[in-house]
Amino acid sequence: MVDEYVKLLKDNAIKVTPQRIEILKYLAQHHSHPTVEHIYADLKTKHPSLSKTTIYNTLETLKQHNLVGVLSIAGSESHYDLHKDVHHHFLCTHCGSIIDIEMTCPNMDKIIRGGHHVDEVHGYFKGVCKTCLKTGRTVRG
Amino acid sequence: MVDEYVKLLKDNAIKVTPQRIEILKYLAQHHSHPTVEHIYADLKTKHPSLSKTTIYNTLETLKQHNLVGVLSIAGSESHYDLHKDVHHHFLCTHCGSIIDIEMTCPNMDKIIRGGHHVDEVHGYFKGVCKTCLKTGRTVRG
DNA sequence: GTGGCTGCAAATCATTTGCATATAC
DNA sequence: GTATATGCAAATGATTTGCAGCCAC
Repeated sequence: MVDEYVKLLKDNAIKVTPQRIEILKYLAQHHSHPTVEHIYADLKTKHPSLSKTTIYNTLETLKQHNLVGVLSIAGSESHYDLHKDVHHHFLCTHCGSIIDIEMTCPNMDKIIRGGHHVDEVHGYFKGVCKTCLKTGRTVRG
Repeated sequence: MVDEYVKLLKDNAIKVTPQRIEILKYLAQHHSHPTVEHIYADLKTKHPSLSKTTIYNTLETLKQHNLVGVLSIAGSESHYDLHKDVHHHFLCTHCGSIIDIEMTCPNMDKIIRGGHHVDEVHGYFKGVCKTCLKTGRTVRG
């Protein structure tokens, strides 16, 4: 199972280290769009020597290889997710969860027609999610 | 000309102060999506006693009354603009300018159909703007 | 008059940087 | 063996907070 991450790193000419494997595995198993703090808190127990600096470094490296995406949708912290396909995000201002939104926008090419070269597209939506509307829960789930 | 801003503040039951008028006027005259730093630097010369705290407070107040929009598109600083109509933004990673994008997305209601309640929509696009593509300029304009 | 506003200084918090040690290849 | 990664501590930079004096109403 670790082989998968080793391969991903090698394919991208990124040196394989235990820390990078752990972080990659964490991202693959948690689709909650974690922050550095989340990753650190969760991995710290099993890997006490892991530092936040390494998490920052690793995420930056993965980002540059287009393996992870960075979200600036909530507050002052960056959220991360494994880059599979392009998708957008909904932030519930009630429970704080970030939900993936699969959506394409056919008008997008207007921008390209406007003459700009587009590298990244981020669709951020904010409101109250379906679950909160129904249950009125206030704790992140 | 100041009357316009006084009216806007009064209409929203916001106390009228010289600082608020100045900041509002600044936003009306500068569509460059300024940061707090930009506003501070530009207004400081004419109004030396103005503090960043007041700019933060004022922008927060205006935001709560839906008079300004906040952008988290570039780096670690927030950018602000007067809230006229809903529009999106393009960040040129070459010259750093933020360009308004007028665009509607007909698929948007998919999210609402998904059951979420949407309050805010932010479309962030990043790439190289038309001008930079043509001239290869590197300085913000 | 009084509650809200201003502005200074200090605090906070995410992120970055410098650097000595450790490790992948 | 060497270039790169790790991790600690200190630095940075945007934003927030505490608070005393001031001003709009």
